[in-house]
Amino acid sequence: MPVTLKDIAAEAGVSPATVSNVVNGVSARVSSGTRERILRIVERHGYVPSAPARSLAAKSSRLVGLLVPAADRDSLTINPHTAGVVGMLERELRRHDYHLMLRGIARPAEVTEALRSWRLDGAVLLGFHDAEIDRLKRRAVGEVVLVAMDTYAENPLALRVRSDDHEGARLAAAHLLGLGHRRIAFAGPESSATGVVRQRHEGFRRAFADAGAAWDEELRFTVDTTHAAGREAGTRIAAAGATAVVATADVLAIGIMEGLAAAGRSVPGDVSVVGYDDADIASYATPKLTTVAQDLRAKAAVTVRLLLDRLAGREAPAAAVTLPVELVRRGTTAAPRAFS
Amino acid sequence: MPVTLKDIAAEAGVSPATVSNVVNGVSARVSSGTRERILRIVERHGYVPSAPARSLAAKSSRLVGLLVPAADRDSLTINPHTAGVVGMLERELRRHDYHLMLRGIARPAEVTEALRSWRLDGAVLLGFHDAEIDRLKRRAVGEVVLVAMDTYAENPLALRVRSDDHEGARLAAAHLLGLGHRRIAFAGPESSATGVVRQRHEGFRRAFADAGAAWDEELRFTVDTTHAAGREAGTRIAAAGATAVVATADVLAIGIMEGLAAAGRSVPGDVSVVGYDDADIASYATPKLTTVAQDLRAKAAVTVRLLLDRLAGREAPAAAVTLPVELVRRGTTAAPRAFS
DNA sequence: GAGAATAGGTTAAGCGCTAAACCTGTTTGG
DNA sequence: CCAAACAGGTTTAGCGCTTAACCTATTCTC
Repeated sequence: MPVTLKDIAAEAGVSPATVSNVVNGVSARVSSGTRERILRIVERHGYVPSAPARSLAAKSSRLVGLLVPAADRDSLTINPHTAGVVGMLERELRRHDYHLMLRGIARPAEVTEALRSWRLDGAVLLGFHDAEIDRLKRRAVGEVVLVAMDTYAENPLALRVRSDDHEGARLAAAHLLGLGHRRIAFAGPESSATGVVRQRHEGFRRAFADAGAAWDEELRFTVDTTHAAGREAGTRIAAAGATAVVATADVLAIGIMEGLAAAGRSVPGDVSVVGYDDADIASYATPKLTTVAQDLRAKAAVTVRLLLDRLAGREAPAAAVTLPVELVRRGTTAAPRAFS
Repeated sequence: MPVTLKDIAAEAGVSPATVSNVVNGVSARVSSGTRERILRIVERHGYVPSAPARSLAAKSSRLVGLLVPAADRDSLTINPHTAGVVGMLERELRRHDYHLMLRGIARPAEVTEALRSWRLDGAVLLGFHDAEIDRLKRRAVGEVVLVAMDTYAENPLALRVRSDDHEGARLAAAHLLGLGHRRIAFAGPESSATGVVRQRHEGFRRAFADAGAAWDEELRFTVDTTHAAGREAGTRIAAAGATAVVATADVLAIGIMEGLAAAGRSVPGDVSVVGYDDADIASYATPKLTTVAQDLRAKAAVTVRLLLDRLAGREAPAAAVTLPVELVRRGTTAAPRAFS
C-alpha cells in the first residue's frame, strides 16, 4: 500500500491536518521548522496525495475533460489539427496542475455522464456540432466550466474559442481575386452541420462582394474533408472550368490537387489552390500549399486561460473569443493564365 | 449538488448498500422488484456514481494513464502515428468501462507521481526510451499494470507491445535488393536511443546478409525524424551516390524525396525510397510512397487486452508481443537505372 | 499588567462510496 | 420436524483527504 498522509503525520509527530496544510502550501498555520521536517519525510517516502481522496474531500477534482465526438463502434479520430490542440492543452493544463481526461462521446447523454462521474471541474468540447452544444442544459451539466472550440453555437453555458473563420476564407478569396481569378470554387463539407464551414463560406462570398464581383453558386463543391473525396472533387472542379479553389482543409486541398493533376491541370499554372489550417502536410506538398494558418498554440492557451479564469471565479473577459488568422502564401497560387 | 447514492436510497426506502449493489450489478443480493424500482429512480434523476468516491472505497480506479514523454517547456507532440494509437486506445478502454488519462512526462519521477496520485490501475507508456523503462522499479510503481509500446526494453515490470521492426526493415531492404539495388542508404535517428531503430537497422542489414551482399556503413545517415532533416539528408544521400534509401518514418522519407529532387534526382527513376508506418501522408505523396505498414488497430487492441487481462488477474499469454508488419509497394520503388 | 491578537497547532466531522459482517424470515433436505 | 441453506436485505467500518472550529501559549498594545 502506498504511504498516506496519516503515515507522514505519525512519523513527523504531528496531526494529519498539519501535514495537509504543509502539502497544500498553507504556510500561515505552520512554523517553518515543522514544515521543513515534514517536507523531508514526504520527500523521503515519495509521498503523493491521493487525487481521488482529494476530489472527494475538497470541492475540486483538478480534472479537465477533453470531450471528443466518437461514433459508437469507431475510435475517435484524432486528425492532425486535433492532435495539435490536444498536445497543447495537456501542456497548459499540466502547468497549472490540472489533469486531462480524454473521453470519446458516442451518445449526447455521455457528456453529462463524463462530467458527473469524475466530478470534472471543467471540460473542453472539441469538434461538436453547434446544435449539440446548444442542446446542453444547466441541470445536466451543473457548475462545470465548459469551453467549446471551433463552434458558433449560441449556448451561453459554454465559453467559446475559435479562430476567425470568416476572415480566413475572406483572405483566401481576396488573395485569389487580387490575382485576377473570378471562377473560384469553394470546396468543403455541408455548411449546415457546423458553423465553421458556414462562416468560411460567408467570408469567401464576402470577398466577392467587396470586390464587386459575382460568384457562381455552381462552384460550391460539397465534399467530405478527406483526401479521397478531394481527389474526386478535383476532377469535377477541373471540369467546371474553375481557375482557382479554396478548400476548407489542407488534406482536402491536397486531394484536390491530385484530382486536378489527374484531369491534366497543373497547379498553380492552370488552377490555383488554397488550403486551410497550415497543417504539416501543407509544406510537404509540391508545390507547397498556400493556406490559411491558425495559431494552435494561442488557441490552446486561450482555451485553458478562459477555463482556469472561470474556475478561479474570475469573470471571463468574454464568453466567446475569436482568434486572428493569417494567409500563408506559398506555391499553389498564381495569376490565372489569361493574365500572365 | 449532484444527487448521491444516499439520496437514491432514501427515495427508494432502502439502504445505501442495496443501491450500491444494484448499480454495480450484484444481482444475487437484490430482488428483481427492488432492482427495477431503484433503477427507475436512478434513471429519473440521472444519477451517476462518483468515480473518485469509488476509487477511494474500492481497490480499483478504472483509470488508465497514457504516459507520453514531454519536454518540460514544450507541449507533448502527438505525431500522426501516436494520434492513431491514442484514438484506438481510448475506444478500446471505453468499451471496457475504463477511462483514459493523458499525461505528459517531463521528469522520470513524474511517472510515479502520475501513477500514485490518481491510483491508476494501469498505464500505457508511449514513446519512452528503452533505458527509461528499464529504470522503473517495483517500489516506485507498485502494483500498477504497465504496458510499454514500441520498446525493446527488458524490464519485466512492463508488458511490451511492438510491431516487428526487424522484419519490417528487412522486408524493405529485401525488396530493394530484389530490384537490383546495392547502394542502399539507411536513414533514421540514432540507434542507441531506442531499440526500435536498432531493430530496424539490424533487420536492414540482415537482408544484405541473406542476399550475400555487403553493405557500406557510409550509407548510414543519422537524422532526426522530421521533414526538414529529411530534406537535408536527401541531398547528402544523392551526393553519396545511393540508388535507394530506407527511411525509418514516412515524414522523413518525404523530406528525403524533396532533398533528392532538389539535388536533381528523380524518384523512383534515379533513387528508390521506402518509408515506414504507412501514415496518411504516404499515399498523399507523388509518387505514392512505398512503405512498411503497421497495424495500429491491432496494436491498440492487443495493448488494451494485455492490460485488462492482467488487471483481471488473468495471466498474460506473454510479457512481450510482437505484431506482424507488411510491405506496401507503391510508386517510389523501381529497379535501378543500370538494370532497366 | 490585562485584554486582544497572533502563531502554531489539534480535533472532529464529513466527502460518496464499497464490502465484509451481520441479521431475519423462508425454503429445503433428510 | 429440525437444522442448514438461502434470499434479501441492513449495519458498520472504513478509503485518504480537507476544512471549519477549537485550543493554548506567546507576544503585542495601551
